[in-house]
Amino acid sequence: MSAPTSALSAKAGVADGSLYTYFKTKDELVNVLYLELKAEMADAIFSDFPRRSDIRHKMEHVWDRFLLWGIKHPHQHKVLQLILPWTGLTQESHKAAAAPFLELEKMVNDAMTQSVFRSLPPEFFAATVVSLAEMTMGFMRQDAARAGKFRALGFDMLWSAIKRER
Amino acid sequence: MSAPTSALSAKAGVADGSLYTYFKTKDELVNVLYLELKAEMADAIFSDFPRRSDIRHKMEHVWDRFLLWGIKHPHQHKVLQLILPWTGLTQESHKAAAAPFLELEKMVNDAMTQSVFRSLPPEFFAATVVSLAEMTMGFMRQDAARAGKFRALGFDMLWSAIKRER
Amino acid sequence: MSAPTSALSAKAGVADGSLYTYFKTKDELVNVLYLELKAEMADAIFSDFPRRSDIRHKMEHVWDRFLLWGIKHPHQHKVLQLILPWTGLTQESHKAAAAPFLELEKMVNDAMTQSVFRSLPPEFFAATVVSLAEMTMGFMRQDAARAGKFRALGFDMLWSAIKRER
Amino acid sequence: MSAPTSALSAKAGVADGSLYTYFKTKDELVNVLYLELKAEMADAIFSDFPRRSDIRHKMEHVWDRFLLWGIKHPHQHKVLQLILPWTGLTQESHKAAAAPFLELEKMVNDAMTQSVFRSLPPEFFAATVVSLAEMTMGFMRQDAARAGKFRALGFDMLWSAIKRER
DNA sequence: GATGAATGAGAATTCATTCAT
DNA sequence: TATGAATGAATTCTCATTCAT
Repeated sequence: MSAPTSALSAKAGVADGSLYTYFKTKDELVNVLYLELKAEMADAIFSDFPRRSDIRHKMEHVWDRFLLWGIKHPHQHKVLQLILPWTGLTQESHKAAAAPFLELEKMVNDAMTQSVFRSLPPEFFAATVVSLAEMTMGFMRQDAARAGKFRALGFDMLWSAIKRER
Repeated sequence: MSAPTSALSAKAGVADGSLYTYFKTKDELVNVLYLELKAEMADAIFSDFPRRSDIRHKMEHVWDRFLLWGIKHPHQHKVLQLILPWTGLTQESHKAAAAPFLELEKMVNDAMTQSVFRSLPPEFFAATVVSLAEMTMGFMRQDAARAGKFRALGFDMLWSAIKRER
Repeated sequence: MSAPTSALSAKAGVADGSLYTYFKTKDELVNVLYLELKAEMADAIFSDFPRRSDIRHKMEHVWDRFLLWGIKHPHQHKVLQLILPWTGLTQESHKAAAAPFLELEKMVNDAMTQSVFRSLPPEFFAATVVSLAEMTMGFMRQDAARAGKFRALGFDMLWSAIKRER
Repeated sequence: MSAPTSALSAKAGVADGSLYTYFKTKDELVNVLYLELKAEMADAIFSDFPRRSDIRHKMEHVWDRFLLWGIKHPHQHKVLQLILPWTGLTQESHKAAAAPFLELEKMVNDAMTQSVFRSLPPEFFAATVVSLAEMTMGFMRQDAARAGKFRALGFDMLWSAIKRER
């Protein structure tokens, strides 16, 4: 894989063998790393969360912060992308990684109940946001000059996709 | 990587060294495989293409056929997913892989000109379709009983995302 | 080794498998090739051999022709150099390769008997000539401008080495 | 080549992968090995070097020690022979390998200036010594009973070849 | 605990040789 | 007989993991 443990220990500033003082296997290390990155991401997204604003502004906040985090931390973001298709990620990790996003899930559920959002399975909703965001990030990175434009376009599409048609 | 050449040759039913009768390196093999899979996918999508129908039906045809192909050929689809992040994919491969989709691109451009679709960079449009489709496929595979539902939901979201608001 | 059979068949203008119509193994092929090259070399050396001249001129003829052949046929010479350390060369090959040089051996023996040459085992004498010649050829090839000088210097040294001291 | 890394690691008594703890590639390993062997050889040659004796004795010392080293360390000598035609030997290695022989070069140059030796390019001189010595060693090894005789004969020829004719 | 040299099971690739045509 | 695609053992190199210090 494109991430030998020797590279990981070097980046972490510890000796090759030391990783195995903290983690039994590389898989365990990757699972933990995954959780950390998701937590960092959640922090970035939910700091200054506009709890008083309407749902559209809340969603836009989430969108903007997510993209911003990905752009400002390209390395972390790439690592996360690299980890995701990893078959060694446990079910527990996936669940634990979802925990910091519970508030978001509740907000979305409410919006569905109030018929502001289209009615969708929560995971399906989340996956939609993530996939459009990842896609948009790719374009922002490739063409920094139009980054703002892509961010806006992406959100417009997302909003149209999820909001309930009148 | 999760695809040693020994596994590839085994799956292809040939000896280890035989791959190198056909391809100079593993990278070349992967590039060729990528093109083949994309071509197969394009075939599946554009057979019976309803050229006389309106744009919505055309898009829905593309959507349905894409998802159907992914579901009917899970192995090929997974391989394609595995190949995509591969850094050894050449620029030529990417271009060649896009060729069979030119008709689609033209259709989309026309729809934008006629203000049926939101105005978007063509690649951004394409990436949106693909990312939502991949995401939807994941759910269809995980929960076959609701596959039809996910397919419909996914398309509704896509259509809302791309069509021009009145 | 730096000479895969596929390269050999390509250079010979036959198909890969055809070599094995003519030779049972690569070793056999190499042994035959060795004999051919040595024979070609002998031809080059003994054409126009000045049988009437004195021993010094005869030796000089051999020296000059050997070096000239090596310089004019760098490819053949290199192949011969490549073959020589080959462990697969049979004793028979070595003997057969020496056959065309019998006349030379006799001449040298006579010169020893007549006390023109230092008394040496014949193979030792031959090896001396060859080793000095190969060495000289290396310099001639590396510095074509001084090739003639090296050839002359080399022969002077050889002559001093082998002739009997007064 | 006749020296797979697996054989090297076996002979060194370490595991296959361990070579790559010390050397980045096989080429690097070979270059280092080359330098070591040349250094060992130089040590053998220049220990007890008779700096007070005349030039003939000095040359004879060099000759004897060189042959003796080759005979006493047939394995090292064979490896050196094997390495020499190797194309992966760097220019730096060649230069570094020549360094321990600087004293010898000076001695030879002086002898040329004082018209004791024939006037020759230094590398040509060195190559002459080496090629005659290697040749002689071959005979000594093949026929141990006459080893002393070959050694003497070889040196006589060398001396005749290099000394200036009166 | 922490280290990093050493390990050895793979991975990609080469090449002498075979065999159906 | 001649072909050349197919073979698989051998080769160089990588990397997750171990263990003596």
